[in-house]
Amino acid sequence: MIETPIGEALHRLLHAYKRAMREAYRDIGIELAIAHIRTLKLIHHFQASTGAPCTAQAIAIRLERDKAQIARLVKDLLSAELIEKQSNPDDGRSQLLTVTHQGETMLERIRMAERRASQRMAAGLSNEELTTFIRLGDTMTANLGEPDGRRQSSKSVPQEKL
Amino acid sequence: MIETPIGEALHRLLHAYKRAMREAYRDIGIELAIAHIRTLKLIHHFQASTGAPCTAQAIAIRLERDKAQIARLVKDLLSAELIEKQSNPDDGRSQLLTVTHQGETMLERIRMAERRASQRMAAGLSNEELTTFIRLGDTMTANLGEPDGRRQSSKSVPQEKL
DNA sequence: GGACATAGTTGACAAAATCAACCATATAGC
DNA sequence: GCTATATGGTTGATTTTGTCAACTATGTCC
Repeated sequence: MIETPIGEALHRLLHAYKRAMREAYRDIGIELAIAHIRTLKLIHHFQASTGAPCTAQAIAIRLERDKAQIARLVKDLLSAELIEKQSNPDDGRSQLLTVTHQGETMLERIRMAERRASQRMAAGLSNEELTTFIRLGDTMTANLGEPDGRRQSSKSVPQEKL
Repeated sequence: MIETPIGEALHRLLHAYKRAMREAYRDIGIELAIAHIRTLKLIHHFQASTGAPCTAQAIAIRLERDKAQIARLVKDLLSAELIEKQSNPDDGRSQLLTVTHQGETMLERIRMAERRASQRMAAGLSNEELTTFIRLGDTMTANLGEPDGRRQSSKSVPQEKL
């Protein structure tokens, strides 16, 4: 048995990471919460990689978050004018999201902060190790994702509490 | 440049992991939140590895959490009678925490749930890969921890917001 | 047209994190 | 011993995140 301190390690890392990022962003004067930044990045990334603009739905799936939460993140980004939405000509229900010029500028700043933070984080690790780390992480995520309970507000079982 | 999807990967994994754990615990009928479980485990682990019972302070440091939060977690565990506290003979301010018999039983059940979940998570990965993963994760955590802002409610700079 | 699925929004609420203030005890310097 | 300051712990207030459920509007299938 491995005694599984994976969870522990994971939690600590994620926490440290969030803190570091928060600091890094703050140092550069970025006033967005991490979730907003992630969303903005994703919209950009989606746009860049698929060519087509992003829908809220796509974000929800990619980020594995409740769509309610996405709606709020998007709303904030819209009101900060970092992204724009336009109705999808192919589907009247959905909105296409695109990063504005301001958004691009923000992304540049974000990248700068991240470069710093990730250099700090990756200190002493080889590129290969980092790649491995990501690969393993993704594999585990996939492993956990597959099996049972389908994501995305799936009529799930009521939460119990202490 | 590595394009750093580390953050992404990390977030998704952590999220998937929490969800999986929640499910696993629920399946076994454990009604504790993840944070409580982590705390209970830590108290036990501390006790086992150092011989001495654990203080709230030690938990806060190890879990890298605000002490206020720890106080609440501990309070819950106490009222669930999974742990007990007794005043520290060496220091009138602090309380020593020990796992009760009930707590031990709970830990057993927790381990069972975890064994399942981590088997699921680790599917297809070698033991070596897992070890590597943890090692890399810990290294990164350490890297992030060291540098600047000392932890633990350190008179920190006011948070900005959107 | 009707039944049903999907995109997105919103309200309500639960859970987690953070901050600041506070009490009691410790410790150090005098 | 007395004072100043640090530390362990608790609590209240507030913010941020995450989750559920209901609802609107549109799309799809038959």
